[in-house]
Amino acid sequence: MKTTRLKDIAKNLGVSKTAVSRVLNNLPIRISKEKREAILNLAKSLEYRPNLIARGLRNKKTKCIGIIVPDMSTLFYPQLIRLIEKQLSLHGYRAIICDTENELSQERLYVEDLLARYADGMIVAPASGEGNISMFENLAKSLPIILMDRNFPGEKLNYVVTDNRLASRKAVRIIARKKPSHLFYLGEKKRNFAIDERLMGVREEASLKKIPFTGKDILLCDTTREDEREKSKQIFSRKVKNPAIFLESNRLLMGLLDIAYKRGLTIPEDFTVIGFDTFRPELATPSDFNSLKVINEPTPVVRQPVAEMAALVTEYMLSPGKRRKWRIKLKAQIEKQ
Amino acid sequence: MKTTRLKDIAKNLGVSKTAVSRVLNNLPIRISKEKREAILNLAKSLEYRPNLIARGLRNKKTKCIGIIVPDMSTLFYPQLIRLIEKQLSLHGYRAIICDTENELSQERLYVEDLLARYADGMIVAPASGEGNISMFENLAKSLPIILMDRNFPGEKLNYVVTDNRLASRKAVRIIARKKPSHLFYLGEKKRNFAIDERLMGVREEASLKKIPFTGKDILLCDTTREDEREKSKQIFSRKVKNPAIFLESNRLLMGLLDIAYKRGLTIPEDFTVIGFDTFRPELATPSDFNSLKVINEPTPVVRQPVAEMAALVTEYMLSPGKRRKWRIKLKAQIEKQ
DNA sequence: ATGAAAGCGCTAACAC
DNA sequence: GTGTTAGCGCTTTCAT
Repeated sequence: MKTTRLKDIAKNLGVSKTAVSRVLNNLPIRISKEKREAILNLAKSLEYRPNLIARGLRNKKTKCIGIIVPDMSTLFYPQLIRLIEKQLSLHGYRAIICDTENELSQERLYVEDLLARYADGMIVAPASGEGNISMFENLAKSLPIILMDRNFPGEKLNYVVTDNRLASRKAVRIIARKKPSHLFYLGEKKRNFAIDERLMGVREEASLKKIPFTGKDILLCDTTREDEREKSKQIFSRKVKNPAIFLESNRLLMGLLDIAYKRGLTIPEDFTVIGFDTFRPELATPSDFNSLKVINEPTPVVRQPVAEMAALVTEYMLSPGKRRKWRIKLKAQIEKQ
Repeated sequence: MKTTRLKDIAKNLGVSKTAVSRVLNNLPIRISKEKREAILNLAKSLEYRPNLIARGLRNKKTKCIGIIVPDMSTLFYPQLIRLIEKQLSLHGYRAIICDTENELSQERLYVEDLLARYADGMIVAPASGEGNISMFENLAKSLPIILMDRNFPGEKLNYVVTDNRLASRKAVRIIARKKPSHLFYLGEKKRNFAIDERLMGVREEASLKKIPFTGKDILLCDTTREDEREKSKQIFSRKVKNPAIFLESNRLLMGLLDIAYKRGLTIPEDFTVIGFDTFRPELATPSDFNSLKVINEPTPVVRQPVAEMAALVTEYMLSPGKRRKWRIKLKAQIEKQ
């Protein structure tokens, strides 16, 4: 199956490659109507398909955007990716997807490779840690880069994120209505600026609402189920009556519920919970069934504005005047009953 | 930020581009040790990064694989994509992701574009319908193509899928233990071969187990929540006592539970359910809370072997002797309490 | 052992 | 209006 090239059409019609190229690219160059149509027709009948690699080499534009995320196994990022990809594809861009597993080293490799492929830009939810900040800052000088979901301290890079601090404050305000005697914060050991802001918001609002909450009430776990469960145990072992538990991410929910179930504790009778929106895929499959029994009342959830985030990120990426500032914090909704 | 090219290194060292290329690509060409090292060093200090576009143009190999799926908003496909991408990236390949929204026309556009970009292969969970079969069959003659999750009737194309028929039969066998008086099948109007096989399996096993199940008991809905709920209503309106409901995909579960809740029906007291593994992301958020109360007992779930599927698909894609047959049906597990 | 030169398919500057 | 030509950065004969 030989592919047709510009040259073939040109030769076939006795015109120059240039002419063909100009017609096919709809350039505002006047050309005799007959030739134009002949070219168009032949291109169609020969099923001409421009070689995007050649074009890319020539133009230094590939119509490829790299999307870098820390974890595709959540619900949150695929959602984001899907919306972004759809928007990009409408404009002839393809998305190259890169799952860093939240590892800085992998992130660096992906970035390197995207550069080698001359991706036209990168949309990135960066891996936790500060190691790659300057890399991105340098990149941004020569390439459109926009952060999503997770930004960095400082304001050098463009981003679209949830206003995490505000969202957490709202969440604590909601949970405060239950008059908890104590607050616990269950999070991940691996930190990043965005989730630190969650913690900060919790601190602020807990203090405002006079809910007892100190450093000892912050439990950070390794990214393993065992440790998640272990830290959950530690919370309940404190024997605080009627505690509220803030989950930095709902990923942590199932482990917590499991432990609660084993101890015969229920929501809202014995404790309450609020968390950010991503949660375990396995949720509500038979294996988690018992844990679910712990919940006797809908638990509120911080729902991040995924659609807006995706839209704003792609808008930035596709808008010609990309260089302007684009630092956006979106408001989250607290979804409850 | 000028990027270094082969030429720069060559000129700088007074050697030829050829030499540099050969050293940097580790070709088995003998070259004096000093030159080799000089080249390697300079390349490193100049942060030489091969232009993959240029290389692609020359080699007609881009180290890009297209991954085409019908729906990224499920849990199933992102899982698959993530595992595949990780494997591909280990071998220097990047994944271009394409969400067709289960539309044949979009699928065609994506395929066209991937061809124009000289993707080295395509891994595809095809959109429902038979319209693009011959396109893929033709493609497969000149490009490694492998289907995943959904295959086509006939055996012209390579694939890795769940043995859907067998899985459904197993599922019905499980549900038969509950001695249902009747069986219903809740599925989607938009059909494809893979899910037709599910229906076929259900038919066979129902007949074997003598569970009443006829054409009228098959309800197929549009891909809208309203219609999903509508069809669920129709099932309960039949007033069959103790029915079993087979869900072609667990996407359909939440609508069903919602209707059941409103009618005061519960599992296992009033009906039973079994379904394939993907389910609504919203599951178990506050808005679905009431629906969840319908379930008083773990419902069995057909769990597809995602990891194996991903592994086998990439193995095919990356193995040099790709041309051999690769028609694999994997066994699913029924996961129950 | 090393290099010169051609060429992948396209676009754009510069003629005419 | 139309064509000629150069060149994007790389790999690969084919000489030497």
